[in-house]
Amino acid sequence: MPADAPPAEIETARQPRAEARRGDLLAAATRLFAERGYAAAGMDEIARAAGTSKGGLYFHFPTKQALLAAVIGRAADLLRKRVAAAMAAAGDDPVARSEAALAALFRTLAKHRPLSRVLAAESVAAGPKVRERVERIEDEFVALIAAELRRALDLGLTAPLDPELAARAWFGMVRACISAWAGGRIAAPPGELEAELRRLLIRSAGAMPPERADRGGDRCPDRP
Amino acid sequence: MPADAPPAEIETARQPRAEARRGDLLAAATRLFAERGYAAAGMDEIARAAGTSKGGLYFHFPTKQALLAAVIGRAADLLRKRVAAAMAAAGDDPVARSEAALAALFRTLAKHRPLSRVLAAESVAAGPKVRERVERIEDEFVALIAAELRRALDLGLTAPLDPELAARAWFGMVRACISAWAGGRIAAPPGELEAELRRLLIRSAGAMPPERADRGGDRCPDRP
DNA sequence: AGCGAAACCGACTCGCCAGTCGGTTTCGGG
DNA sequence: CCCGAAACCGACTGGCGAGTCGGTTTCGCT
Repeated sequence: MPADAPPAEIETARQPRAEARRGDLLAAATRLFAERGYAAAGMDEIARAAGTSKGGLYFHFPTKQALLAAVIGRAADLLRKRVAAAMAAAGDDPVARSEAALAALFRTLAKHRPLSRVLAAESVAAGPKVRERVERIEDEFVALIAAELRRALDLGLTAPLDPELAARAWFGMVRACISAWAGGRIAAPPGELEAELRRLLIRSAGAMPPERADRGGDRCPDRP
Repeated sequence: MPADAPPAEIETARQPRAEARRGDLLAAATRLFAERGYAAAGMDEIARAAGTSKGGLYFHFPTKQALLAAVIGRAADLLRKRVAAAMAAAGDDPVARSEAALAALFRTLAKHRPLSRVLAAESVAAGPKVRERVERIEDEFVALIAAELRRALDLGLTAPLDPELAARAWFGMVRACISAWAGGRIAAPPGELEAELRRLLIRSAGAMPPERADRGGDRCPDRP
């Protein structure tokens, strides 16, 4: 599914210091967009926070939207990488792969609160162009999971369900919990949160984690 | 839980025409905030869309934020009403009540796409004040559901779970599906969507819908 | 060394839009 | 019918912040 996704990031040849600045700028932008919101964060402020000036900022990014787009693109790359790795490490079982993908998503977002805030919310404030881009990214991951769910369904590992919808719903669960947690509205430590969330996900699919597939006792076979 | 919520809306005595205008303004604002985004929608534009003028608009709402706050407040009132009615109609069973609450949420949001867009996204663009307000509203509904889930848990009607977290996750599922649907990214008609979502919700709690509690066949008892 | 390009600086411009204000219309009550 | 307040109008302003631009510094290369 991430086949037609843009080739990560077009990295033109740049001097190393420029590359570093670019990174600082992206980091500062991420933080400030998350803290103040897209509209309220000024270009001057961002430049200052990155230890440079407005001119320097505009050397790297032609417009404010482009800056946000770059922030988002970078985030997407990070998520893609982590999720792909987690899925690869999870082996062949589609349920395990879905679980791993969601867990990777969860962990990555949890480790980068500001980033998840930008993805979840600020992206919308920057006009339809950026919103669509974020939606595309979300769709990409949903499709990734939906594919695994479909396989699981065909193998009879889950209750009958609509893979697309279930994937979307799962994504929504993760997102909601992350953002509530990032906003300090959930007390539990991320570890417990993840475990509990995992249980909810698995149960909602009517599947059981493959590691315990042989154990009786909390079986939940909707299909024989 | 909605005990300490502000008394719905302070309705000062107003002439009827003014009341109507106010309604038109809120409707126009809701639509434009949803279409263009909070930042991009101009006060002049909103006034025009409501068939009045900037001055007229400012007679009713002192600032742009206040306008958005009113939109949100109205939405919250609507949701509260619908959810309360649905829960009351669902009887005593806590699982049925949770289900009903979520379904009412779903249906109400589905019937008012622009509104759900404003709640989901635009609210963040208007500064921390409004964001917190929306978070409060969300928390209110989450708490409502969490309370039912807790009762259900105590009655042994669900698998062991953290009611707070599960309620939050459920809310996230509904929200994600609604917004994907509102954005045209899910094809299924709302009816099917709702039914499928309902199955996911119920299964995730390890409960079964009370109506079918006696039927075998799609049993999913995580507890004996 | 020294040249040219990449990287960076920050004062300035300029359009936009929330909010203001003096004036006008509408309407209920006397 | 008349008065006063509520409701409404729309030209104007004030500030803010994205984007520009002429100039300066840094650095790779020969």
